[in-house]
Amino acid sequence: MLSCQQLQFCARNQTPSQGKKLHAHLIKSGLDQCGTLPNNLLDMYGKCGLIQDALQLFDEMPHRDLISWASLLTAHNQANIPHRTITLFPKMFALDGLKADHFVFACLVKACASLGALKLGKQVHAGFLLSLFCDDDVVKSSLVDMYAKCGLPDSARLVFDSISRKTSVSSTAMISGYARSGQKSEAVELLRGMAEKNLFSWTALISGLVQSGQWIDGFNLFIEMRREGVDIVDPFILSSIVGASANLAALELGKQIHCLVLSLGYESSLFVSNALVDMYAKCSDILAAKTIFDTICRRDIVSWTSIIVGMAQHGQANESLSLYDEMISAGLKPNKVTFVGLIYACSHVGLVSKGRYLFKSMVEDYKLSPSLQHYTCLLDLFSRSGHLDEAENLLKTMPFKPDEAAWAALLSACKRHGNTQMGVQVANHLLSLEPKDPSTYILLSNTYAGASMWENVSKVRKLMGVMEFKKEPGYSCIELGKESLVFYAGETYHPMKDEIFGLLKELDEEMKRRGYVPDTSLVLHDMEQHEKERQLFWHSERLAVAYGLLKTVPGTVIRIVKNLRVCGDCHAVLKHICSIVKREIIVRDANRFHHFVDGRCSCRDFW
DNA sequence: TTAGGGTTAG
Repeated sequence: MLSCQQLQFCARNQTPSQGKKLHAHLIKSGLDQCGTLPNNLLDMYGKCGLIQDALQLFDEMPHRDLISWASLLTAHNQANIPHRTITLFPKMFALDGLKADHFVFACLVKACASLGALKLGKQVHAGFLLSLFCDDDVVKSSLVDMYAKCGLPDSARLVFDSISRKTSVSSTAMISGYARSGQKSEAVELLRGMAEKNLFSWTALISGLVQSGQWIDGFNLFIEMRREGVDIVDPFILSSIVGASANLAALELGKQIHCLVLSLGYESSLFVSNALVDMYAKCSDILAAKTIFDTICRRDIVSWTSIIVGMAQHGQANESLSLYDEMISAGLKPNKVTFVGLIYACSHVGLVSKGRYLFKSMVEDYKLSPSLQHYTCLLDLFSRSGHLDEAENLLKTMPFKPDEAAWAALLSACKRHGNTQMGVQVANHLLSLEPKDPSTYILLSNTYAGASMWENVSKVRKLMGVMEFKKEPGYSCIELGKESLVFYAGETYHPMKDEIFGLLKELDEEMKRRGYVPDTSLVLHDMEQHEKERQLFWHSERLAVAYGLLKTVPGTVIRIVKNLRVCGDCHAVLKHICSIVKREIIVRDANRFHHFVDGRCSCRDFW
């Protein structure tokens, strides 16, 4: 006969077969004759993720106590079905006349935290305060986590302050709450005050900062953690820090972290390799992303979605769509994110019916309800391919209120496909929405100019003047080995200014010989023509490209990261430059990737 | 028996 210790061994090693034998034996000899063993067995089933076996045993038990119920509820939390934990709980009183103890409270709070169910969580909190267990620190600790996960760090703090003996667990939950809601200094202060900082607390801090977009802070703290000599004994923090390099589009940094992953031996962690696929795609090295993807043994939906979306963003739509077919053949079920990538891919190559089919398939075959992003992608698909009536119809009938970007996409399509009448209607509507994006104003001005509506043109131009003050300064970043350089728009003061100017001038002359005419309609200022051209000449992406051409080995790819969208004139210029210098130039702008090769761009001039 | 940290879109 197995002992309680042996069952614990089964649970720890995820080897339930011995336990199952015991189950059979217990049924034979009568479950009421076995003391606490049925509860131990229940616990083991839960820890091994065998929820059906746990439920079966539970139903067979003639005497169920608080421990049986706590074990069963915990098993549901562990099996990642917290909604079942919640629905099961009322049966505790209904079937066995039992009320929640501190173990059950902790379990319910955890379920609410996983579900992000704040209202329910507050009810459980109230029940806990009115119970005999209202001083229990473990339940309080789980409440801190619940409020933190629901985005209420102040509520979490109130509970945290009421804990009499704070542990690293409660502090970590609080740190995570602060960091995820962007309260860096509070999170850091708490971590520094901890008697025993461990990998968990560092991970909570750094991952939280990365999630709230404070990537550089996340990196600096990671460096501090390494300096303190904290052992990285599991890969959690690595997937976060890989994610930070992805968001910074910092390829060299990402490569260094990849090396660290390899040296620590975590390359086979699925979370880490998925993050690496995304990182290489976001850092514009889609080939490296595909290489990592190919080495993953057990790909999950995140691995497939990352590469599908990556390929789509890099303009490799057909590759993206065939990866989807492969994924379905491999037996995986797509999720909402997968479909964003797929419809995006279709819009890149004008596969209208395929995109329509995928949208329908998402709803009908996979029962996924489309979000605003799915509608935006579909709208983009219709607009790009000139199905303007369908685009307008979608915009008016979709169950979301279309935003400025959605209306602007339609307007841009009207202009591109020469539909002035619809263009003016859309422009009038867009203007009434008081748009925020400067490029919307350019679009509006051009539309009214195309329709000879000069009064409206001057009205838009006036508004543009006001907008100019609010515009975020444009900059482009280029990485060359360990050096990373940022160029702002306007004349540069870089020590290599003269060389940069000389090269751009030379390229400008060659471009003009090839038929390039500067498109000054994109310059917002009211100034002379030659001054407008001068403005364009000093756009940050051109400075960065010129610097890249001067400093890199011929034949290598030039990678630029830009904070704003590439302007139409620079887009035309970069197409010329890549063909003149015979180099591939990859620009990641605020919206998408542009691969400039042989005088063409992967975005097919629509962005 | 109960509590803390990780990946994918825009």
